[in-house]
Amino acid sequence: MSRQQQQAKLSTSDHNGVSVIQSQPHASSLQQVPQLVPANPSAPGGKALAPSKMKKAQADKDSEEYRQRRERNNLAVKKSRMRSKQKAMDTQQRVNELKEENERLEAKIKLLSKELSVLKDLFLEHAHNLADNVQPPNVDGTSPAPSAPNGQ
Amino acid sequence: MSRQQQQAKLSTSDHNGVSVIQSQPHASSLQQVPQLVPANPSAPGGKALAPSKMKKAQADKDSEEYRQRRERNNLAVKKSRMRSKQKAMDTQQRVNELKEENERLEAKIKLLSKELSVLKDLFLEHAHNLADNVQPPNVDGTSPAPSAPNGQ
DNA sequence: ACACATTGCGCAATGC
DNA sequence: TGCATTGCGCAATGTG
Repeated sequence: MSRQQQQAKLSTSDHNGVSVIQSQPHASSLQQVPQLVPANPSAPGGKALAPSKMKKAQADKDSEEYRQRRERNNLAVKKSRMRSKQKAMDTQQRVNELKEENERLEAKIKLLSKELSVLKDLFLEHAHNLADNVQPPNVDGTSPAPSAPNGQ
Repeated sequence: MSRQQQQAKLSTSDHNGVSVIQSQPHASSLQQVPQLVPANPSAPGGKALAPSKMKKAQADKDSEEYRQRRERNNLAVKKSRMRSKQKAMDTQQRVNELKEENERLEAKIKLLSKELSVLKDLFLEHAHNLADNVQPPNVDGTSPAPSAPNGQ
């Protein structure tokens, strides 16, 4: 009762025709309607084909069945799109998280590298000292000079 | 020229479909009230009902101007959506890249840590040797260093 | 046969 | 004034 008023005369979903046509207005397509198959639930008995022409199309849209399906689909579409958006946001979030983690790792690497280089230096120094000490333990009596007392 | 032929009778975008929504009385879902404004500046007071005022609306949609605008917008929409999708894909790609980089960094950290621990162990060992004895044989691979200054 | 999920598309409102 | 975005419904198609 309601939809009829709304769609009755100015409805007939322009989809098929229009969309396609508009996409290629310059094309020489004289395509026909995709011939919807809205199913006829009105009679459980079955009448399946013989769609004389689009006269029933209207009835289809008025059908309670049809409206019900549309509404359900609209809902599903909404849901799907919501998810899609959510997913996109999550992905973006993930990027941010990964970026942060990367920075942390990078910092850690820097730290470890530094630590390592310090230790290596100590080793080198020690080695030198050993060498120097062994050869000339004491040249003039002074102590070996503790060099490289650096670190944290 | 072409659109009219296509839409002439079976078009009139049911968009007003929106109105369908609004009027959806029974429906238990979707209430929202978009309160559409059919952009019909020429007719004041609105024509919520009155099936006779439908001619102007039709004229509007048949207008060349209108069709032109629609076509432009459809194009823009397409473009925008394409970009949006592309962006989403890029973001996903970014996630993958960051993940990879992350793994690399993690591996590097592992390596550095190991290296560091080895060096530290050496240090400890050396320290022990120093404490326990005077000059241990060879802890770090370097020459034993003659430890007996006892002369001949 | 069937219900929900996805996707492409056009319309209109709104942002800029 | 015009393109860009966005929410929305329709229909085709995918999936179980």
